[in-house]
Amino acid sequence: MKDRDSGEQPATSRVAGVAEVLGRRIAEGRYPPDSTLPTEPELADALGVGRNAVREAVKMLAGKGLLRTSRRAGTIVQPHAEWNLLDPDLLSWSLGSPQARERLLDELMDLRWMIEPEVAAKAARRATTVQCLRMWEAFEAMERERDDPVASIDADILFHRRLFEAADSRLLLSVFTAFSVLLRVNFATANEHDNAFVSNLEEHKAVLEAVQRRDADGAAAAMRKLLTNNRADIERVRAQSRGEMAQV
Amino acid sequence: MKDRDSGEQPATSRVAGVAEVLGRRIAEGRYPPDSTLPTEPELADALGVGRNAVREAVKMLAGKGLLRTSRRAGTIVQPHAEWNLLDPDLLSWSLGSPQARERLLDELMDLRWMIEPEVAAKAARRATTVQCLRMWEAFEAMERERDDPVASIDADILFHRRLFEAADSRLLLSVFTAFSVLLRVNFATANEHDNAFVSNLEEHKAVLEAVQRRDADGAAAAMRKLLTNNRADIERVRAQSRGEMAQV
DNA sequence: AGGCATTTGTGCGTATGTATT
DNA sequence: GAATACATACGCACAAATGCC
Repeated sequence: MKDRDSGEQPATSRVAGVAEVLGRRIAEGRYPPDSTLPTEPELADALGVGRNAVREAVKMLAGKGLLRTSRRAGTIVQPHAEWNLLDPDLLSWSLGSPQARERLLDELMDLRWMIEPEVAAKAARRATTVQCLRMWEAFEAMERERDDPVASIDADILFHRRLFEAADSRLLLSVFTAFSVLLRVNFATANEHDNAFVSNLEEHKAVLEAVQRRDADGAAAAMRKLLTNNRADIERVRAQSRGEMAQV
Repeated sequence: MKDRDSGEQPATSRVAGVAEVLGRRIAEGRYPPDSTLPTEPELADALGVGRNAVREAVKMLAGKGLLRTSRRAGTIVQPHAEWNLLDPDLLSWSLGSPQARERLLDELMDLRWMIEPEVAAKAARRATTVQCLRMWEAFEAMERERDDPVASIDADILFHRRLFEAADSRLLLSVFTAFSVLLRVNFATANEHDNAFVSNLEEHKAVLEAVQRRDADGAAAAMRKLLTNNRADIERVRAQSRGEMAQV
């Protein structure tokens, strides 16, 4: 959404657009914590929408912990600690600045190391046959779409999601959906490294086979191997891009 | 907030109240997924508020993934998969039904086992002296308030939060705030077991000391011990309450 | 300490889009 | 396929509260 729309029909709803604009500005620090936003009428005018749209967008952001409103004082940006970073919207808005992006990817990696091996083990213990089937479907999609960057990443994410579903925990599944947007960036980065996807496929297959033979420890180990290689790919790509930066 | 307020001043803001009422109803299944809510004027009338309050509350809930609005079709409840269960508000609304409560506590336990030992290790590696001090403060509050059920639990939660803060990951901190509402229920249950709190204090102290001497493995081990005993306390309380149920 | 300017809160009338008939 | 009814989307006007002078 532009700062001022000029007659084009809204592909997305108005409040969603306003929420995204404000959310991005807050995430990138243009409105820093403890500062007050422009007044609602000002924002409405600046964005070319009615005040109600602004109010509803503000309420959405307040629900995500980004804002707090009080009379007379205005709309105040909350400190970072109050933000619900596990909200997919907020997460995607936060990926704007490159340094925040890099840091979030590191933190994602830590979180994956804590959770995914255990999830694989859990899946090995509890997966139903139909859940195994669904995971094989996702794996086959990864193989089939290996040359399409977007589709292969979609399939990859779907694979991990199915694994979480097999672990049979709504809480864990919510954690996954929260960081799946980060996962997409992670995969996109890792796949810049050539040949990464081939070994990646092997590792996914190993996890899946361990799950199917109900080998919890084996599934966890296979997942750790997958994560190790993923981390290595990321490191390699980063080193490479830093090298290119230095050349220029 | 009652279904109809009768003149008392709003302790909480109006839209927050409406959002909570609707959120609870959705969480407890009174408005099941794919069903449509009553129309905005109906809701506004039924709740004794203006349409704008309803609209802003709906936008809040939509931001949490519970609702989707479209013209003419009305306000539709999203399927569970779309819900952002890691939102603290939604989590607390979901604790209404006892079976959901028990299941969420089990899932919380699994998640803690995956995350907290690693967080303790991370804290041991990265905690600054002032962060250590903050953790000691929280620990001392636990000791001081050991006879006050509410205050001791607050201090306990604060202790764990400070540990997460020391681990220095915004992502992990968000995970913590998400499940801290579950943690409260967990602690409240565990403390029904007499004498639980005494050993609990010892275990917290052990974690803290390991962190302070930068012993990552020791901190993780101490945290695992803490979690083991916490799980045992929960099990004991559950067995006890089931026994009482059987007696009656 | 008290009035006042300013900002969010609240409620309703109108516009717009969409599924149904 | 076009008219129509219905529900959300939108914008304005007024109320209330609260920080500042």
